[in-house]
Amino acid sequence: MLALIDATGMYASAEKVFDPTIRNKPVIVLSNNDGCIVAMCPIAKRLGKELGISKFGPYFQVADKARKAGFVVKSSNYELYADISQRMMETCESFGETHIYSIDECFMRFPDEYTKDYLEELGHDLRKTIWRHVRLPVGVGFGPSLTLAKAANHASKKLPGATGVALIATYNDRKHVLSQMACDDVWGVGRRLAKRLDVMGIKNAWQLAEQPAKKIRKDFSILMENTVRELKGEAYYQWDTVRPAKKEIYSTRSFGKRVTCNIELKNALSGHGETASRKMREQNSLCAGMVIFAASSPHDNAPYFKKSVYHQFEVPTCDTRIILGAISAALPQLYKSGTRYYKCGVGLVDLHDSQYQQQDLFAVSQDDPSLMKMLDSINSRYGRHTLQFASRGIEQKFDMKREFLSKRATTRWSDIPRVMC
DNA sequence: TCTGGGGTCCTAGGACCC
DNA sequence: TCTGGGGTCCTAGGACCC
Repeated sequence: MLALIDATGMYASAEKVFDPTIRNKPVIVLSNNDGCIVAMCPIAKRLGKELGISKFGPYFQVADKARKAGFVVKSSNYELYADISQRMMETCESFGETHIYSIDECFMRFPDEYTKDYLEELGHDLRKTIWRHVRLPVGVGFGPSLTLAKAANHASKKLPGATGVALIATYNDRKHVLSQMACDDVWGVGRRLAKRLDVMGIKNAWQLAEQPAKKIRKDFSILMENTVRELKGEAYYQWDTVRPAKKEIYSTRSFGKRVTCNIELKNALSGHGETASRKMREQNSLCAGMVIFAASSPHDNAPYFKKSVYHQFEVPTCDTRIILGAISAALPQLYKSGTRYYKCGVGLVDLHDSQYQQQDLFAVSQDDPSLMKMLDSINSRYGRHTLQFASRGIEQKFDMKREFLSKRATTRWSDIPRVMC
């Protein structure tokens, strides 16, 4: 039996952990550069529904409304969320085998001998313990496949009479939960696909689960086919304590303010090149191709500009120097004087295992693995920017706009909460 | 004053090669 | 006289997730 434990409105709930004064207020958290709303606590969700404030909407459009309604607004405080997340995951680990899926979700696996009643009790125990240890509200869902565990998790919060714990063990459980679940609430089905399903007469998750998998593959894609199999109770997605290696690694970001200068564009792209290479080395991969792109904003009052360049490496590489060299070479194709750049990024694609052998006998790798290893170990020990490449620029100009940042209560001595006596 | 996230995987289609 | 395949690489964009 598999389970999914996830925090409710993770970022917003995490903001409340060290600040009990906002615990009973509607809290929302903004994305990088304070652009969009990315998290809402349950109180904010309820209130937001009446006011038309919802997740992923641009913040500036609702800022006035939110202020008047007494919303507490926070910028993303990733340092804090990462620590809160770690505490949550550690608590889960004390209950059994875990697989961390994202910052606020973890899958767990329990022996088949556990009875329904016992699992249910265990779920409540998990919730209580996480609240006691971390002050984070979570939902717990059990199911025979990852997708069904997700569905049960959804039911644990959304179904009438929900208690924070739900279980799909029998055919009837499955039917009960899925028939009350919209297609776009199924893991892997978004708004667009749900619309197409609707046209075909498939109105809820139970009807989707009843479709022949082969037919769904023909009408949609292999991903949808997998989803249908999982909904039927076949554990199609494997339990993986080790994350499968990524096939592509991107680093992209919008600028705090528009960029018009080619040096700044180069600095930003180089920074992305560094970040993506570091992540690639973390998973022991080499890349054979790279996508470099830069774009203006589609919302600006000017012709939209977007350009991407594909670079193929002679020999697959994981050496930051080679990657930055290719970025420099691509710059003239990306930079157009007068363009107000809004966003740029680098993607390392066509990733291979580091053992990957090159077919071309005449091309020799220029990588210096020991140099990269040294670089990574120094930066890992002393902080990410201890050693960096000059092409990224000397000043750190691309700091995010974070106007509503809370204290870094877990990562800065000066921000540690004080208890007044 | 100005403001619209970031990451990954998949697929359709065009260009090109033999 | 008229017609014609299959593979690879790249681009662009769709779709999903959190």
